[in-house]
Amino acid sequence: MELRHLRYFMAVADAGSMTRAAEQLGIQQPPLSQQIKALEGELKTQLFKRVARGVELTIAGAAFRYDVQTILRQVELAASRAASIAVGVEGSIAVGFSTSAAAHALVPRLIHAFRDAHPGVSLDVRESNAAELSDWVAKGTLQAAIFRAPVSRPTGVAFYSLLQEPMLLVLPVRHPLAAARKSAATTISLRALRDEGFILVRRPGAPGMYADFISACREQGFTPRIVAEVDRMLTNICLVAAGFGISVVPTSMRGFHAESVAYCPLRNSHLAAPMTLAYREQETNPAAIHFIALGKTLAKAWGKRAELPSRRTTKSLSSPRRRA
Amino acid sequence: MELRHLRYFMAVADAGSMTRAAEQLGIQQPPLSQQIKALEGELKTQLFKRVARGVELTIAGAAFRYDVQTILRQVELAASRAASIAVGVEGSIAVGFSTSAAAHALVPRLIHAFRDAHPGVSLDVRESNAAELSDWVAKGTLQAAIFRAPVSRPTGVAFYSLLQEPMLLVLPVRHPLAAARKSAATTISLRALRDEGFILVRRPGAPGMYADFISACREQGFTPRIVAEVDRMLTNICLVAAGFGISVVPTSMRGFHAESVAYCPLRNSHLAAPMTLAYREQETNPAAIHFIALGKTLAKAWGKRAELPSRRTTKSLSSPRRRA
DNA sequence: CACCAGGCAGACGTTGAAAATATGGATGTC
DNA sequence: GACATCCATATTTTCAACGTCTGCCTGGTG
Repeated sequence: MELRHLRYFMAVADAGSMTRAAEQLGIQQPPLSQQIKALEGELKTQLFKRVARGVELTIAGAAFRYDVQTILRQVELAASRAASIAVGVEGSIAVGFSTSAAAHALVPRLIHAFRDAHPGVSLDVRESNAAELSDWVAKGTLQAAIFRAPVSRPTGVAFYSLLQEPMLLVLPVRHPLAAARKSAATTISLRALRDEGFILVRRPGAPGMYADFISACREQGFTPRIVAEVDRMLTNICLVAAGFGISVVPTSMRGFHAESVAYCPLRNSHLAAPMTLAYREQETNPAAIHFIALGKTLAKAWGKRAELPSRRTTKSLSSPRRRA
Repeated sequence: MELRHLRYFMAVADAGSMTRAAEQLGIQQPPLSQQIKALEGELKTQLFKRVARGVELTIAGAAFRYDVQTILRQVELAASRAASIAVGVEGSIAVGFSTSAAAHALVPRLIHAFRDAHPGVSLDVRESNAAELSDWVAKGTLQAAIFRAPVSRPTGVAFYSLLQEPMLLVLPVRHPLAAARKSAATTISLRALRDEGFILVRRPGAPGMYADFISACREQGFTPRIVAEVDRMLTNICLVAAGFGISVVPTSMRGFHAESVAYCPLRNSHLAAPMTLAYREQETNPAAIHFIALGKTLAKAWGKRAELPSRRTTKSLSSPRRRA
């Protein structure tokens, strides 16, 4: 059986006549009769009653007609779906973010922009740490991930630096430096912090941006005293709020516990936190490729925006809609 | 596009190689390559990536493969349905059951009752998991399906809760609690299980009734220790029989491995397993409508029976005959 | 009753597409 | 670097779908 048989069958069933169906199909009547007969032979079932003025569906033919109609529709659907997946209009991808990367306004902006551009693509969003995210990207569980600094380098995974974001000092609100800064609105120099106790985010196997911090202190002639090591940046800020010590975090973390901690710029500091996009070099999923490209594009535009003199916290866009 | 293209496509996708697929199809490799290429040309879509050792499906190809599989199945079904109607059968429906639902005595009872009431209707019975069954119902491959808890909610598919069935504790026969219970014939409280290791059925995307179990434990003041996660309830019981741990299962599962495990009621437990009937809201097939109505009716009668004070295992009816 | 019109089926030659054969090129393996 | 594997291309062959012609059946009409 071939789809041709089914298409011919539908034409005859609709026309009620071999001759007229043949006209509509653009073929002659005898070959159409042949094909219908062949179909009936293969099914071992009479589909049409031959009557004086044309043909009529038998009971079996009527049931078959119903089934064939849905089959032909599904064939159309399958074809168009494959095509739209290939160009990335449809499909599904899973992407992941680390908690601290998700705090950056670029992330909701990216998700929102992607959903606008590709409403047909189902987007699964997850949150984890950089190590697990890299692993998932390498495995293909995720098509893309955004986190701060890479902690491992699985083969086949590309790491693209989206942007660098200045680090801010985090102080308890009651800290003398915070009070001083509030009145004077000045920046604070690293050197002023030589006697403070620091809280750092521990990164097993990846020194990351906190190695930068320690070497920056050394350049200023002191080694920072570390009073606590934590796993996550949010824990970090919690401990500062609790008065355990002080710390530095990426700018976009400002806003957390704003009532109990103060975020202050550092003077003459090159300390920066990266945002890194991870994806498979060999990625073939068109929707994923679009997502990656969109991420890079938005990050470039973001860089331009950040160069403006008066930078304000970017308003988060309307909450992303989820699909069923 | 012809069915030949789809059949060839499936063969190549399954074999992962043009050459081997051609062998299985009984043709040579070049015409197969041609046909695949023609198909890709018509869809304007690459379906396979040509790699060193054969071919691999692209994302679009994988989606297409899924669709084609159901299409080819529907073609078979339409052909056999037309043939069976022609030999005097009034109609035909296909229904599906999950393995654990099929263990419930309602299922053979329903099949038997339907066959009695509609001897002329050809009844095709299949078995699969809840996700696939729901999918098939949505697609129209099945007219009805019965499983435990829904795992997805395709549009146009109605889910009707037939009944709730109490859960039983499953213990290895040599387990101390099983021995105690045998002599005293008492129930066991959840709290007594706080130090046990549990085997749970994992449900991707659907917490289902096992989330209920975990929260019931939490209400009793402990978090169950999970020693294994399995895909199917039968595996579950096998592991209990093997001494891996203990578990809870719907009442109707009792009888499996009765020589090596003991099934005990839980004291003061609201834990219940549902039986869910899925069907298309817009169903037009009269035989299917009768089947659905009969299922609901029987389930209501079943509820009454279950309310009787002394509930015994329901005798399974005579084994269902299968038709071609 | 003869005649005609409409429509399906069979016979037979024609043609186009699918299959077979032969071969080339790319890639990975020993 | 020789070899094996596998897909793609070129060319011929084959077969089935198609077109043409014709016959037969049915129902309507003078």
